[in-house]
Amino acid sequence: MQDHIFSQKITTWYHQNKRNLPWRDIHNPYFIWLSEVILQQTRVVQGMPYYYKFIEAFPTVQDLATADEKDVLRLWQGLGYYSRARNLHTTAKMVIENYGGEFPNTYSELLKLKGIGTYTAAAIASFAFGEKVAVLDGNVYRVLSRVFGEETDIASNEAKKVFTKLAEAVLPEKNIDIHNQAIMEFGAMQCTPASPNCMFCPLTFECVANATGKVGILPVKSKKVKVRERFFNYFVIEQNRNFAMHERTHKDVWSGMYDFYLKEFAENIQAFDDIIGEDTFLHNVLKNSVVKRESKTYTHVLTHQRIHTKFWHLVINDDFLINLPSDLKWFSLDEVDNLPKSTLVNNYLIDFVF
DNA sequence: AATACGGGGCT
DNA sequence: AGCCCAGTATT
Repeated sequence: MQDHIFSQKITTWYHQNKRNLPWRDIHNPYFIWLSEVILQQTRVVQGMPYYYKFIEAFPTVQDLATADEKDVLRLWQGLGYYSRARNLHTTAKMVIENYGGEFPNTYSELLKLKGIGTYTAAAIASFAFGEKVAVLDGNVYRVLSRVFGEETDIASNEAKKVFTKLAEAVLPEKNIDIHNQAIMEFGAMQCTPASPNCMFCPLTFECVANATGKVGILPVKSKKVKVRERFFNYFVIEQNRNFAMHERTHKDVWSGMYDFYLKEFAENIQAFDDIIGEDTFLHNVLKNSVVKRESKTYTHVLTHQRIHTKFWHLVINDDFLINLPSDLKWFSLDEVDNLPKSTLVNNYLIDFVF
């Protein structure tokens, strides 16, 4: 197949089948950047409400740059991969401070910004500025591997070179933005991972995978993540309707988000005494409080971890003066609501507190 | 070159 | 239960 035929057919399909998405057919690099970061490893339906929340809360890159990181994280709450939100904030400040508030307008310059990798740089450069650069995301990998019968393992390092070359080869001379949008939309809607619509496909006769019966095995992707089991015991410490919360700062999941006093174990410890152990703070709390609730076990599933969590809700007697460890602070219910929290912590709050 | 990083939805 | 999603940063 001639390369321009591919682009032509994909583009025609796109004009007939594309979804109407709010970040399409615009050229504001700030909005495009926002949408692309939100959509990294995230489905359109999941990201859509966040896109609207963000452009309303932060209509310009200046608004985002001057916001508190906590508020940015709070708005991102529930979307996952929170480093995206922290990097978003960092980059907004960089755009203001180092680029005079104007978004960089080339692929290579965009690549220097935090949270902008090869895909996102290509997306912004082509969508906002019409630069001739090919996007390469999960959709593009899938479409190209099937159409051209490319069997290189897309999880391998070599794949990035191989597929970039393919993606560049099919790039047309003009309307790069449309072409890039088209190939991704084609992957998302037509050439889907499971049960693609090969019966009604504009590339039926050109597609190598279709001809060789390999649609089901392409793209080839190795590598399965090994999942770590973790066991959390959260102590929800309450007094006079204030809650003791802790900001996660270490190199672990949910960095920058808030949670409760935590005792973690590598295995499932059942006995309450073993959970408490020698913790003098907890002993002090327990002597002067009532255990309001022992929750069910929440099993929170992440890509690399399964976190089995029990919440122990302790209410300290009103008049008891307690000294909190330095990493714990009191927050009213309203303040707790406004803190960025993991979905795990938020689920408990929704179930029993809010 | 490998691994960590979320959460949700589909099969 | 396994796979994937408009990937990036870090080791």
